[in-house]
Amino acid sequence: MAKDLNLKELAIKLNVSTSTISRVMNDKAGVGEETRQRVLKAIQKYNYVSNSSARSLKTSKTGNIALISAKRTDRLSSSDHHHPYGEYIESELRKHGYYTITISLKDNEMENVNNLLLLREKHVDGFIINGPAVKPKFILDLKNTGLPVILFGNELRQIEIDCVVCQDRKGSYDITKHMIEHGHKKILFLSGPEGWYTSEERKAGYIEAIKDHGFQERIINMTDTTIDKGKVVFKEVIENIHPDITAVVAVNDATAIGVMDEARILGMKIPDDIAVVGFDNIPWASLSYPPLTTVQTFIEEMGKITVSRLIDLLEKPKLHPTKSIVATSLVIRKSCGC
Amino acid sequence: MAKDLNLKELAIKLNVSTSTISRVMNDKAGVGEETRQRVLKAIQKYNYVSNSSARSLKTSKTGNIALISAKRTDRLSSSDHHHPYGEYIESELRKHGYYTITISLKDNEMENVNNLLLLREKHVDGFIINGPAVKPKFILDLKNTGLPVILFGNELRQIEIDCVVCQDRKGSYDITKHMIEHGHKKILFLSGPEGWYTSEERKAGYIEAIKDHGFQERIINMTDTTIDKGKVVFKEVIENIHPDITAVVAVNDATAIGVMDEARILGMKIPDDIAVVGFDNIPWASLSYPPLTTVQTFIEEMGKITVSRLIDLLEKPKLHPTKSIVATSLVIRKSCGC
DNA sequence: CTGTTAGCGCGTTCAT
DNA sequence: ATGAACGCGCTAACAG
Repeated sequence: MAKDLNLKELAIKLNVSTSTISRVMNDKAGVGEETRQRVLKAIQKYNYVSNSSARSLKTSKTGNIALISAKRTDRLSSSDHHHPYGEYIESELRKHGYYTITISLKDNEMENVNNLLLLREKHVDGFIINGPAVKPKFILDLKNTGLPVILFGNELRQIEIDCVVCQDRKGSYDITKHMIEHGHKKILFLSGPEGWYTSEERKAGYIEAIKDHGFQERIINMTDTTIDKGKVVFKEVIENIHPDITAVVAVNDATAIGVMDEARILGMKIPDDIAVVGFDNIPWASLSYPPLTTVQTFIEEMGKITVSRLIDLLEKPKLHPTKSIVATSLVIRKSCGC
Repeated sequence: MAKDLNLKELAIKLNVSTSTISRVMNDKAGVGEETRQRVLKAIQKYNYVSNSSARSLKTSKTGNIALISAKRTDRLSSSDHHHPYGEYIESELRKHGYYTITISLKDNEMENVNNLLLLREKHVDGFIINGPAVKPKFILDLKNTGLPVILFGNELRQIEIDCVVCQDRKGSYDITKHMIEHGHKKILFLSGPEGWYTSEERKAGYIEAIKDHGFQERIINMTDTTIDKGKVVFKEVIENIHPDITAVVAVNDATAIGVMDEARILGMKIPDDIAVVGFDNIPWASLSYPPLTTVQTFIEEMGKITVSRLIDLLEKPKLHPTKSIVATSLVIRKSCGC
C-alpha cells in the first residue's frame, strides 16, 4: 500500500493548485471538465482522502454524532443492550457520512452538561439521546447549547423537542384491552419510574382501557424496569398488596419476564393462575416460558427516522421541533392465555 | 452560560501568551508557579477546553478508538448486543480520555481495509476488534497500517497480535467433563463456524475431555452461533444424524437456548431426555427454562484489560504482542441435570 | 520563565 | 478556470 499523501503532495504531483483539488473533492463549480477528470482519476489512483482533523478545523464540522444513553446498574433492562437499536442507528448514520460515538452516562455524569467534555471540545455535531432514563434537565441544557438534539424513545414535557417514539399509549391500551377480552377484571399495571415518558404513556394507555370497561386501576411504580425489579416487585405485590390480581400488564418485556420467573418460583401457573404481557417485543420474548405476548416496536424504522431527522437538523439550523410516532402492533403468543 | 472562548482570546484576557496557557493545559514545565495558578484559575473560571480538531491536527492524535464488530444478520447471537461488553469498553476508554466510535461491518465491508474511511481519514488512533466473526484478512490488513489493534474474544493464527480472551479451551473441557460425570457418554458438541477462534478452542476442549474418557466425538459445525441456528441444527441432528445423543455441549449460550427451545417443541424433557449446557453465561442464561448450566466469562474484566493494553500500545509504539487469558468458571444450574 | 513564530492540512476568499 | 494567500485553533521549536 502506497504511503498516504496529503492535499499539497497530490497537487504537486498533478501540477495543479490545492484549491483545484479541494474544489473537485467537494463537488464545487469552477473547474474545467478536463482538469476535473484528471484530478478525479488521480484521487482514485492515489486513494486520496482528506484528513478529518484538518477538515474539521476548517469547517467546524466533526462528522461525529454522540449516541447517549443512561448507564444501568441493574442487569437486564430491555432498553439497552438487548435491543440492537445502536447498531441500526450506527449503520444509518454512517450511510450519511457520520460516525457514532457511543456514550453511556452514570447518574452523576448527568448532573452538569459542562462535564460532557465531548461537547465543550466540539468533538461532535449533534446528539441522539436514547430512552427515558437520561435526565430531562440534562437534555434541556444540552439543547440550549445550540447543537441539534433528538430523542429516541423519549419525549420532554418541558419543551418542544425533536423526538421519535412508538405508539406507547395505544399499544398499552390495546394489550390491556386484550387482557380484558380474556375475561380479566383485576389487572395490575407494573410501571417504570414516575416521570419517565414511556412509563407515563404506557400507564395512561392502561388506565384508559381499564376505565373504558369500568374496572378498577391497580398500579405499582418501580424504580427501574429490569428483570430483577420485576421479580422483586411482583413477589411483594402478589403477597402483600394485590393478592387478588389475575393478570399483569408490564411496562416492558424485561419486567414481564421477571414477573413470570418469579410467578413460577411461587408455584403459579402462567397464564392460568396469572396472565402476563409485556411491551417492546425484544428478541428474547418469543423464547420465554411461556412465550410472551407483547407489543411490537419497530426500532429499526425508528432508528432510520431518527437519523434522517437529525441530518435535516444538521443542515437546516432552525426547523420546528417534530415528534414522530411509529405504529406498534400486538404480538399474540401464549402468556396472555391465547 | 458564557460564550466559549478559544486559546487566543483567553490569552488576551490574561495578558499572557498562548504558549503559556498551552503549557499549563498540558502540564508542561516552564511556567512560573504564580502564572500557572493564575492561568489555572482562569481556565476554571471560563471553563476553557481546547478545541479537539485543532489539537488533533497539531498532535496527530484524534482521541478516538474504533470498536469494530461484525454485523450479524441473524437475531440473537450472544456475542453482540446481549453482552454489555461495549458499555464496559466505552466507559473504560473514556476514563483514559478516549472516545469510542462504534462500527459494525457487514461481510462485504470487510473485503478491503481501504473501504474503512475512518482509517484513511485518520479519524481514530487505534482499533478494538470484537469477536471471532471479523475476517482475519481484514484484521491483518488493518494491523499492517501501523495503528494499534487489539482483539477482544478472538485470536489470529496467522500472526502474533495483541488479544484478550477467556479460557475457552479449559472452560469447554470442564463443562464437557461435568456432563461426563453426570453419566453421559454420547455427547454432541454444537460448534460455530470452522476457523472462528472460539469455535476451534471450545471444540478442542470438548475433544480433549471426550478423549480423556475414551468416548467418541460427535461434532457438528454451524454457520452461525445464534438461537435460531441452534434450533434448526438441533432438529436436523436429533432426527437424522445423531438420534442417540443424550447431551449437548453448545459453543455458546444462544445456541444452547435454541437447542432447549427446539427440544421442548419436539417433546423432549430437559435434562432428562437431553441435557444441554452453554458457554458465556449471558444475562438471560439464568432465566431459560430450565436455567442453563454454562461457563462464565468475565467480560467486564476482559474489557478493562483490553483497554489498558490498548492504551499501552498507543503510548509505546512497539511492544511485543501479548495474549491475555482471563479465567472462566463453571456455573451450575439445572439444564445439566444437577 | 515567557513570548514570538511557524506550521499541522485543509477550505476559501480574492486575484488573475 | 485557476492559483496564491490566508487562517481555522492549537502545539512546539526557537529566541530572548
